[in-house]
Amino acid sequence: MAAPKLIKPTESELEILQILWEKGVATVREVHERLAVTKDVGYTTTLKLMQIMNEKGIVKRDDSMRTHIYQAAVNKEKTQKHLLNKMISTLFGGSSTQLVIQALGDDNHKTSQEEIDTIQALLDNLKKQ
Amino acid sequence: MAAPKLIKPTESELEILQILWEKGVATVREVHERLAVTKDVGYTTTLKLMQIMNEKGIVKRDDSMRTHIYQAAVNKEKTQKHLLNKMISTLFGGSSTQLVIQALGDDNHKTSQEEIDTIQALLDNLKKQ
DNA sequence: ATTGACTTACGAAAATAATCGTATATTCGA
DNA sequence: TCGAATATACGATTATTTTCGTAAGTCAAT
Repeated sequence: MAAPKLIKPTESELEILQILWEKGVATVREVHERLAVTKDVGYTTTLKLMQIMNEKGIVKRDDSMRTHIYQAAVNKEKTQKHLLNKMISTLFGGSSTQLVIQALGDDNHKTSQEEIDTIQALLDNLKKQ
Repeated sequence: MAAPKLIKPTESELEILQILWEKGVATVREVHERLAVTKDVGYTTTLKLMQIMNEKGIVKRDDSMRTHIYQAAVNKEKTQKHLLNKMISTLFGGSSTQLVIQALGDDNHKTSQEEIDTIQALLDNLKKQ
């Protein structure tokens, strides 16, 4: 089979990917304005990052117009799963349960009633199999 | 209250931390030989990394003897939690539930009955609060 | 005492990531 | 038409991380 493409976005690239995943498509300015809410960074920095991501194949762009339109070129769930599995094996001794316990048992983070229900439903489903 | 210490080990530092967490204490050579199993890296590289980690306060060492003895200076669970939270925010839009769903709903990984029970008990506990 | 195997210290190169300034082109109102 | 606003391209700098060569000290066996 073909070699699976290595997905290893940097921290900054992940921030951009998140925005693209949510918006579907976006211009550099749109991405940048979103980033600027929580981060103090120049416009050309965002531009450059997205250009690099394009070269790497992490994003695609339509440059048929003056203002380019970007979209993610890597699948969100695949990328999440890939990085999650890496973390599970390198930080949690391969036990996803340990990771889940850490994620849910976080004192700082309040897991809402609704979220708990969602997860319980998921677990019930797993049990039935 | 005092500012909480920022724990941000690099990728290489994490590899070393894992070994120290598991072994409790270790010499540079012991850590290096473990790393060398999966990684092609020079001895002085490992040494330097551990020296830097010592400067950063990530590890402690007993240098009263010629061969220094190292141990982790950061708590394993705290570090896991910290990195997990980072991942939740940069990869799962801040939703730990999404992360849990990905972790549990992994086709490749079989979550055992026992693990499911463990998590359900945890959720029940959360509900009661 | 000499040698060889180990050890740490340390500087600095190499690799990677992030940042931004400047140039240049395009668009759109006034 | 002119100029301000806005766009991309791209080189270059800065910061961070990883890597390793070399020096110098220690130790043990001969």
